[in-house]
Amino acid sequence: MLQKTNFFVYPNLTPKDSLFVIQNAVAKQSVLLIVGNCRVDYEGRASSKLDWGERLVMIKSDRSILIHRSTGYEPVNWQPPGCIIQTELVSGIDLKIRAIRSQPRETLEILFDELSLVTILNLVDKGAFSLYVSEEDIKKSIMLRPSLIEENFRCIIDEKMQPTGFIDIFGVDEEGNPVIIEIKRGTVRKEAVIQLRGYVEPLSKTNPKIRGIIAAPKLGKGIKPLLDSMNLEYKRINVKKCAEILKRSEGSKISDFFTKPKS
Amino acid sequence: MLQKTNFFVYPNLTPKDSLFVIQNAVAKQSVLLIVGNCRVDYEGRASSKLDWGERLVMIKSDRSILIHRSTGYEPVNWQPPGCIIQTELVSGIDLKIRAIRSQPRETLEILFDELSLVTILNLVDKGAFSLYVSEEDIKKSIMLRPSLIEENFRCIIDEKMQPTGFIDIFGVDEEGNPVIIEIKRGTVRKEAVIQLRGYVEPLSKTNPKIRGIIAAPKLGKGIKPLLDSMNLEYKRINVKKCAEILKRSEGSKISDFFTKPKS
DNA sequence: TCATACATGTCGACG
DNA sequence: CGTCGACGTGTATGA
Ligand SMILES: [Mg+2]
Ligand SMILES: [Mg+2]
Repeated sequence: MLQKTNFFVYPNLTPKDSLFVIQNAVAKQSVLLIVGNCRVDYEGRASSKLDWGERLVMIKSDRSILIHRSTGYEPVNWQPPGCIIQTELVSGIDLKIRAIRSQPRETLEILFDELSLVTILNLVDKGAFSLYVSEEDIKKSIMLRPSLIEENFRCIIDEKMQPTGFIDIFGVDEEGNPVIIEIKRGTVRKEAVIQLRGYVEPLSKTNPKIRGIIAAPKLGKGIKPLLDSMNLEYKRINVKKCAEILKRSEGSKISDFFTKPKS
Repeated sequence: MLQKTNFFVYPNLTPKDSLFVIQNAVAKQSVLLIVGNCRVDYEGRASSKLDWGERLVMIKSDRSILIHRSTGYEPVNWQPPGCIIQTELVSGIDLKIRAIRSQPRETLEILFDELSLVTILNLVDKGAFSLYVSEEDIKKSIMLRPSLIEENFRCIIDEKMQPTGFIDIFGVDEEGNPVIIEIKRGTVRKEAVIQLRGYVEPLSKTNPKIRGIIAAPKLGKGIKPLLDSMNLEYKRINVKKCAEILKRSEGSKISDFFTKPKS
């Protein structure tokens, strides 16, 4: 057993000896890595079985669990944060880890018959994470500079004035016509057009002059005719310009752009 | 340095010494775990910065990369499989790992100034993975037993007979009316209804007797009236019954239900 | 709790 | 290479 300030490595533990180590690590909210020969059963929204083989199991501070094989970005099995974790010795020789989630009800069972390597990590991490440009960022920059949509476009902030809750931006054009804007951070596909139509259509019955505009950096192939057929519009958005606009105004709400890990 | 048959553990490597170890592990398509103090920059569809802190970086056999903090099911930064990985010593003291993806063009840069623990894993894993019930499974069971939809319903297999490529099942009811079936493995939401309408509507212009049926285990709240208003139907599916039907007929195409890791 | 929409979604299939 | 739809999607948000 090697000990350093922030990690512990346990090669070739017996399942029996691993029990205390693992329970302790979970209780202390360490990050736990278990490498060994295992079998995995999942039951919930779907069901799955994974036959015996060597995998890397990660149990994180928030009790999220990821089971990784040697390939694939995505874990072969997993449990999102917050599940209940139980450990148990089976037949005196195997380690069973059970992780249960209640909503939706899902159970994950990992049975190890051999543990090559158990590692406990206490990660010190206060680093800020910032990401742009999200759809929310585009929205903010349009709010800050409505001319990104068109001259004399005005956003209506008051939520009481908004027709429904899912509209990205509601505003008024220079003629006073109501405008619904659907923002996409990537290429506009058919789905986005249908989504916008879903917002516009019910309102156009009471006000036929209502306009629907998709604001996005790129239009997919064949989308322009579709928009035309539904009498909807497209406004190209330069995401770099959005980043500029936000950067210039960041003094006020810099906290919006940074998040820290919860633990 | 500890050596076992299938893993190597390197505590407290200097960035300089880590270079060979890491390059070698990537070349040999091992699974590589790097724990240390790092900073991460990502640029691509979006851009992100992650300030200094301790994280676990996983480089898998297929050159997928995951950067995990102490919490969160999802990695804070990542690169999907197949990226190009470059390693470099910066200023003689820091380790830079760069992972580049070409489609879409995205770069991930990790800069380590301290490596607590480098682990190399050679996972032996031939275990089969099977999952059910997917939408595809429901489709197969309806094909095997069309009465799951209704008595005397018949599926039309011939793709040349199918109106468009995205329809889950195309068939004919006992009156000879064409039927389009949209399958959902979970709760039916508005989106699924709109999707089905998108398939049915263009065809109902030439044949007004065409029917659209959503086959799923559950109907969302408020979906029934929506279906009615669009003249679409709902057929409840018992997924356990689907599993039964497939299990009984599995002799023929058992290979469809199992996949093995690529490496 | 349920419904809705975003995501660097990822992944696979098809054209 | 782009488009489309499934996914145990996960995650945040609002009713
Ligand atoms: Mg929106
Ligand atoms: Mg479908």
